[in-house]
Amino acid sequence: MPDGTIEPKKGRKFDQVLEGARQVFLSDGFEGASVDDIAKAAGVSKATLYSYFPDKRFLFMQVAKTECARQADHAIETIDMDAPVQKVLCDIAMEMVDFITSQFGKRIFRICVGESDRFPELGREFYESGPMLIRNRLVEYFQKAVAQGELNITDFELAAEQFHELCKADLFPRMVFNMTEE
Amino acid sequence: MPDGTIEPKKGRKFDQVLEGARQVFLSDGFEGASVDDIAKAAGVSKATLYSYFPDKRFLFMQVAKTECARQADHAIETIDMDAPVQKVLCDIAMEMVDFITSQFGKRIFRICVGESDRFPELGREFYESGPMLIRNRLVEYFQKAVAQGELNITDFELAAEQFHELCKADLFPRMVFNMTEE
DNA sequence: CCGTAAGTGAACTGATCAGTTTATAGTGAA
DNA sequence: TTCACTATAAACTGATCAGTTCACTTACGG
Repeated sequence: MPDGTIEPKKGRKFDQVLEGARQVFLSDGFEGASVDDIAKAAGVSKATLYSYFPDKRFLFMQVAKTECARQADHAIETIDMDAPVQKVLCDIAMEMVDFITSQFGKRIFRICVGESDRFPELGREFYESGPMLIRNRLVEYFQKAVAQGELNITDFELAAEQFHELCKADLFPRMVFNMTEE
Repeated sequence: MPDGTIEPKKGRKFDQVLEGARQVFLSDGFEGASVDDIAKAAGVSKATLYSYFPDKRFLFMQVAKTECARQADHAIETIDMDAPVQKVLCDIAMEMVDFITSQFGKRIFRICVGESDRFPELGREFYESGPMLIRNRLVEYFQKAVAQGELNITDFELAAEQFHELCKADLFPRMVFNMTEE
């Protein structure tokens, strides 16, 4: 082997499959994406794909969780939690708006909402691997700010939810309404 | 004909089809519902169904709009707009929460969100035939209340959106999260 | 250079489903 | 009765798609 990099023990083309799946799922949705298309996009045979992932759902969950965790990490790293309260809250709001309006944010949200009747773990796992991390951060931050006398909050969880909802106020209907261009 | 009721000019079984479609769509979603099932539930042949509606999408839109308008009318009729501000806002909030947590509300929301990529008119028409009516009412009410010095609002549309979003604060994630029983 | 494991492509299975067609039957009015 | 309309059941078309199988090829480590 030319270089000393350790292949993820999963097999040579694991990441390739994941990346192809990401592309196709994000552009066609879950039901809309065909496994043949994914295999083609990944530059991999269908048999190979199925040697890594037991079925389409599992593959999708993997994609959603991976991508979601990435996004959440980015948000958490970006924000300077020691700035003045007003700035911190503003930054968090901006990060949320960015996510909600992003291609990925919109797609994954649609897929999770739309598919979660026939595919209940999906919604849960999606929530846990992304939004919930942010929410927890927000709760922590609120607690710290209250302890320092900078904010006045009694129900931290509710406050975090409300903050999140208010960030969406003007955006959300436009998403369902479908009037904003991609 | 035993009784003198006037059938809607569309044909004898029009409403029957609509009702069957309502049941099946609401319980299986759009993609999940098969036209055969709908015909069966409606007690009608598939050919008859297709003589009323050009295709599955159109049928679904009809169902969604009908049901949505019904719900919105109910909400508007129920609320006494002349009660004290606090009571009116409370009533509206209750009505919103009821809708969001209702079987129908959850289902139709999921379907609209999930399907609106491949089916963009759907989201728009849904929004216009339901949520937008409520929103407009809310804006009207805000304007009246401000004129009477009972509220202080500058951006009425934004206020209406924010009010709506705040009603969902604690509920919404649980819907995606999928932890509340039906 | 040989053996093993990973990968390939293409055909195949079995199933679902939207929408059409056909031959047939009931129904109401003239 | 007869005409026109509405409805029906069932078969059919044409398409899609998840997941499997198989005969074959690469690539790599020892």
